[in-house]
Amino acid sequence: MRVGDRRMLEDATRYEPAEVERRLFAEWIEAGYFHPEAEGTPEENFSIAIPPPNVTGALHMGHALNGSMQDALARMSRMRGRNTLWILGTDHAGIATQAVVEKMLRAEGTSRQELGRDAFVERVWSWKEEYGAQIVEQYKRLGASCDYERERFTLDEGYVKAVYRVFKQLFDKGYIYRDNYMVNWDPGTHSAISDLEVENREVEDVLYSIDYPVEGSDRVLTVATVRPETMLADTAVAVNPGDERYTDLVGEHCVLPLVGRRLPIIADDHVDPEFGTGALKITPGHDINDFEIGRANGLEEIGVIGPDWRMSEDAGERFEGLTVAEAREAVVAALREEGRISAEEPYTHSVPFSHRSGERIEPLISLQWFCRMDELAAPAIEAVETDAVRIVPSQWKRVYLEWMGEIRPWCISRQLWWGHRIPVWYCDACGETLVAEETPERCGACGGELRQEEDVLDTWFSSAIWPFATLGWPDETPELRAFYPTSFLTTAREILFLWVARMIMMGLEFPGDIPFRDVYVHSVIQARDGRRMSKSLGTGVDPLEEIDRHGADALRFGLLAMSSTQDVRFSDAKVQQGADLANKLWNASRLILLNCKFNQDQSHINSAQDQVPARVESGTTKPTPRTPEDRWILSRLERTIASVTEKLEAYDFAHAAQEVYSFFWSELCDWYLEIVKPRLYEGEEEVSANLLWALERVLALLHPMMPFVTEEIWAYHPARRGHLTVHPFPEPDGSLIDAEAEAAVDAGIDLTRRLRAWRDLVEAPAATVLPARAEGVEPQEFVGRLARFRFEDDGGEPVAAVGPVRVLASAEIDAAAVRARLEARREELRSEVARAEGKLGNERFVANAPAEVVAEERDKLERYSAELEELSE
RNA sequence: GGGCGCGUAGCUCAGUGGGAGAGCGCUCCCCUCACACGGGAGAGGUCGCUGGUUCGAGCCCAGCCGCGCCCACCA
Repeated sequence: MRVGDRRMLEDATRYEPAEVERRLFAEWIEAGYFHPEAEGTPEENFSIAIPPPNVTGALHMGHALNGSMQDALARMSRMRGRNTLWILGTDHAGIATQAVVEKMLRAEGTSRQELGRDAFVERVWSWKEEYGAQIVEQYKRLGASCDYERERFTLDEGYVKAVYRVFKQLFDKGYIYRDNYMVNWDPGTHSAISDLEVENREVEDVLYSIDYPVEGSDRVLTVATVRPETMLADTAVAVNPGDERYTDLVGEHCVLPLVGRRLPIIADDHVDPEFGTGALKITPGHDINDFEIGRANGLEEIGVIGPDWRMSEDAGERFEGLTVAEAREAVVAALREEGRISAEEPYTHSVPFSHRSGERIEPLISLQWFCRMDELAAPAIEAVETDAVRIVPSQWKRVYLEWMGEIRPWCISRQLWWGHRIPVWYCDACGETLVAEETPERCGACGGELRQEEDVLDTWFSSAIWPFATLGWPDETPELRAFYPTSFLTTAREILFLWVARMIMMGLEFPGDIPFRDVYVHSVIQARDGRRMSKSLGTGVDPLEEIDRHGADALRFGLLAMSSTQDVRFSDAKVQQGADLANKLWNASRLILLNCKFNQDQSHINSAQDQVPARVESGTTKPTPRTPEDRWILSRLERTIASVTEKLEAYDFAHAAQEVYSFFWSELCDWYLEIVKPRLYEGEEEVSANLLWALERVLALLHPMMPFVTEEIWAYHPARRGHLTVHPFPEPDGSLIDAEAEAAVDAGIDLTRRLRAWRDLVEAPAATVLPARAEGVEPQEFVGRLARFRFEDDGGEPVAAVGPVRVLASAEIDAAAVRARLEARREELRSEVARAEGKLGNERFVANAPAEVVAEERDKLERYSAELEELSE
């Protein structure tokens, strides 16, 4: 069956997303809607740089939420006629990707070491070519309107050029330097990692108390440690300067058991006199805290643990070559033998672990590359302080500023093979170090052979330049001119520092402008049971399965509706709500499109494929509604458009989704369509015009959130001139706002509801039309029809009053039920009257409350009293 | 240790000073010619606890109890 074929509308009572979504996505891509020309200015245009998913990644719920939000904004902006670019690409994800390929190699019985660096990197590339595109295909399933023709990769040629340019310039400015420094060594990946890649976990250890004899005395200093093996690297013992127990010992020495090294006893404020004995062993080589104390006091730095997670030569013959765990046992045994251990107790504390490998971090001093951050941070702080970059919700602004204020040097080197190899060359002949953007031939100083640095850069180093490197920087490309700074970034708060802060710093430093105007920090979707969604816990919900089951529109709607500024549990019900909405849209559209009378030329309906990819105007003309209900629905529609638009612009996706849902379902379907059905079946042109106009505007309004079903329905709309994707987004039209009509119809709806409720209470048969008489003003036509009442001027005795309506006696009504109902209503009214009287009887309320609140209360009292009087016998 | 946030209907969540809401679930009625993934009508909350401010508090303030998250070098 062809698209736009009326038989489809006539026959299909259910909307089936699967076939529709694949077909429409192909049409959009074919038309090139998502591939804008690089024209205009960043102010006029709209652009988003996608948070690049890892090449190893599969679409997870975070991507799906993030993508739904970005796509809603991108599509809205595109429909508004702005030149819109959503930059897509993937991240080479150093550690993750290397780990995946290494795992494959192990399965093949080989290893990266066996292959050698070049062959290994080759191997990762071929893995990337084969599997790396997976996640991009998955974004398409979601309906993401990214520019797939401009896809980037953090290791593609141009990108590497940008990375090297950045490195060189930061080096030349003196920000990047090489130093022996304490780093978080990850024994799992055999690499240094940054502070931000470390997570602390509660662990139960044994706290050993070890006695260090004081030289030339029979006193001992007892120190406590959970890592006895590191005592081999101790170079001091510290006490608090104010601790009177030890004042006389400061300046003296201890003798390190097992080793015999003389340790100076020093005073340092870091030592807490309350903890343990108040004496702290200082191991500058293996503890971050001690490292700093050591540097401050000029202590020797000894390393007894090597990067291979074994004891080094400096640990002494007895322990050299042991693993750290073995060494711990051996050291404890040896100390015990010497009677040096005075206590052992279980001790729970938090310990750093590698976010990547899950291994316990080993603090080590090693030669690494660092980037000083202070100078880069200053303008990035100012940009957020002045709201040049707006962070919403605003509480994250403060979190950002506080962190930036305490920023520390960033360890940017990683001992991996997959990544941007650091663009530094060493000349062994003359000792020269060369930093260059392009591989140099020979040493500039002596002409000798050059050897490139082995380490690669932290993956986040390249991610930090994502918004401009993807646009072609450092070249002055048209893309850069048209789309930088980008407009919007949405992110999870966990990468606010890891990524967002660094992009702001790099953006200001290199292209010289903020990377994006607004940063929206979205909520985290937790598993259904409130735990974190995680693959290893098995708590993840697969977005692709949800798409298979309910359609991409349903998932998108569900995610937007459940999103919030606070974390929320994944809600199947919200996705189902989205699926139901898609189905409702389809069926309401069938009703309208199959029954509307229109005399326009329909020949264009099926010619979507012939349309040029341009903005298309509507063929519908604005109706001039006459009847109150027509004016009512169009007025409500315009209010909804204004409100939903406002919500989307404020990144309040949840309320935007809920509002358009309830307008469409409750007001348009439940009331308006039911009200106008007779007119529609009669083929009245006026109501047709109204409905087609309303349908078109609702579809356009909803398109950014639910692109597929709205586009599909649009294919059948007589006003169609091309795809909805490039149709103008509705602007609220104030001339259609009609408060009077709203009040009139709302009153009719209220009366209808009360009449229906009354019927139900007295258990009147559902199908029977009951006789009634109107007192005063005749109710609107639809009231009787929808509530199933027949209004007549004479007729029988009134048995009940429902508002201005007198229900007349008839065989179907149970007189006892009516009496009970009447009494219940009286009781309700009495309590309302009492409430209002109480309030108004309070002098202070009348004196202090705003006049309109008091007036409203008086009005209620009057109404309820009048009705009560009416009902009194 | 510091910071942020949460505790509202059975469930998941809205609701930043004037009479407690939505979706799902539940009960009753209806297969009425768009839709039973539907329509209609209902039941169901001392808004964590205790004080305070106010004519008026789910909403503001203080304290407490429970639960999350982020940051942090107490061995």
